Amino acid sequence: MSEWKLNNYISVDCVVFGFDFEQLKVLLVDRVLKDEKTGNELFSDLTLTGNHIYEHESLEDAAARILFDLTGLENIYLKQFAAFCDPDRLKRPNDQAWLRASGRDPNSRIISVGYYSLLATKNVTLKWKGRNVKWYPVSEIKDLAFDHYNILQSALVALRRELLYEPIGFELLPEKFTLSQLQKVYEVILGVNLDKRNFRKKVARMKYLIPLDEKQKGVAHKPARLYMFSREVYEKTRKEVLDFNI
Amino acid sequence: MSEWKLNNYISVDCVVFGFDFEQLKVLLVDRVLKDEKTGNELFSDLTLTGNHIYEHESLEDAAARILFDLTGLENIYLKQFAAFCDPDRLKRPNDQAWLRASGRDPNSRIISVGYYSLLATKNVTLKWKGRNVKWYPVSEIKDLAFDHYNILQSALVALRRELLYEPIGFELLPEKFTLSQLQKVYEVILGVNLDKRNFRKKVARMKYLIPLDEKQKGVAHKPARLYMFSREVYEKTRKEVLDFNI
DNA sequence: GCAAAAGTGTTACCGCTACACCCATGG
DNA sequence: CCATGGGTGTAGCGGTAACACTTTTGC
Repeated sequence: MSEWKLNNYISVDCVVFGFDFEQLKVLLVDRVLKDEKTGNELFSDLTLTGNHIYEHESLEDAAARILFDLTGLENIYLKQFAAFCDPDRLKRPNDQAWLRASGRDPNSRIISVGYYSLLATKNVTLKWKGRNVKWYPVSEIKDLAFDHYNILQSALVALRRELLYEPIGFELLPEKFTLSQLQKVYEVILGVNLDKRNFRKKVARMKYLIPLDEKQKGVAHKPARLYMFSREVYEKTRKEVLDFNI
Repeated sequence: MSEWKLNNYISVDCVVFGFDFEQLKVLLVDRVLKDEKTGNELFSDLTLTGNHIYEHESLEDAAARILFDLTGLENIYLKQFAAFCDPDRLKRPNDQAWLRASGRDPNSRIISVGYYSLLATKNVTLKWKGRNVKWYPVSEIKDLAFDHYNILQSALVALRRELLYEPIGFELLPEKFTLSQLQKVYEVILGVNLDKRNFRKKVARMKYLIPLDEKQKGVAHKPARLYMFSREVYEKTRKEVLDFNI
């Protein structure tokens, strides 16, 4: 067993969420299968970004590697949310053809562990193995290759829940952000409208959201104050939630 | 690939939590390795309950099967909480010896998906493949075989979080239970003391906790009213939580 | 009758909700 | 000067936290 050999049975799929101050987006890759002889396109659809793990590699390392190969970024927010191993998850005709064409056993049982990650789409340059990677609005996605639509929906549920209980909204924004941008993150992902004044009162209680002596520039309206997240303050002031529902 | 063959690379570990009205417990199995020639015991320790999946079987089905084989019970609360696949997770000397002795490749990469389940220890009869299965208090567990201590801690974190946000406490109790028993579930798992009157006020708001015209019997104090959970009422009256932290 | 747990109400405080107007900037 | 989003305060309500005594049963 070479350490630098890919494991045939264990893969990681990354649901890379991005935010452009307007919509929640996700990174998807074109999958185009062409007829070996004629070169005609047999089908074209979209997949999440993912890969098999190396024999020496942890799941988390594999997810971070995929993210790095895609974006060149490190230390991105990354969270395991579920494992997918349904016996039929790769059995649709297109998927079977794709596996055969890429020299893999279409009958082998492959488990995929799902990670989602959060980043601001701004200033991210995408490339991946010469394949076509693009941001797609989550709300417009109808179906994906393999069981990736299922994985995406599952990631969304996990993200919403995490967003309700942990301070992660700013992971979808640049390092310095405005409160309106942060509010929009919550509105888009939770699918609600929030009151600006109440939202700001809440932020004011969260001491780890630090107001900077710095303002937006070049906007055609009153420039907003910038904030940043302080993990140090967060770690010091976090207290356990105890407001449970029975 | 026979459908009834165990998959060599994918396993499921069940963290079976139980509650005896006093403590949170977990089901563990003796693992005893004896010298092939002399019959002397080489070591003895404890593992979670788990098994490889069958080639035709989903992860959830495998977890339910393990639970059924252990307890004879079906429709037990069961929740996937994480996947474990660290390259070194089976590399400790005892684990390597165990794998070799049971005819498995000690170097193969095995992923394990963790499920936790909740039940009342009362009236559960345990048996498993002739091996010794017992309830152990979670608070007294120091180490386990393989990476099972890690898996257990991870299950605990997931359980606490779930208990805060979803009505699952009664899954650790008999069908009919008293409010003091339910309160004790929360106190033990969350590690807090709760005020009896405030707890009951909260329960009163949860319409899916139905008071019965039935009381405890044979207790040496004022007998308590029994309650049960109504999933039907819960589904109808649930509303989305929106009390997020930023 | 005594030990043990069941059951019950009030007050103070805090956070949530709802709601409308003026301000600073770019074009 | 106009369009655009930034930024601010108050009042009512509902849930949380703190707190002590009486009741019912088995033995």
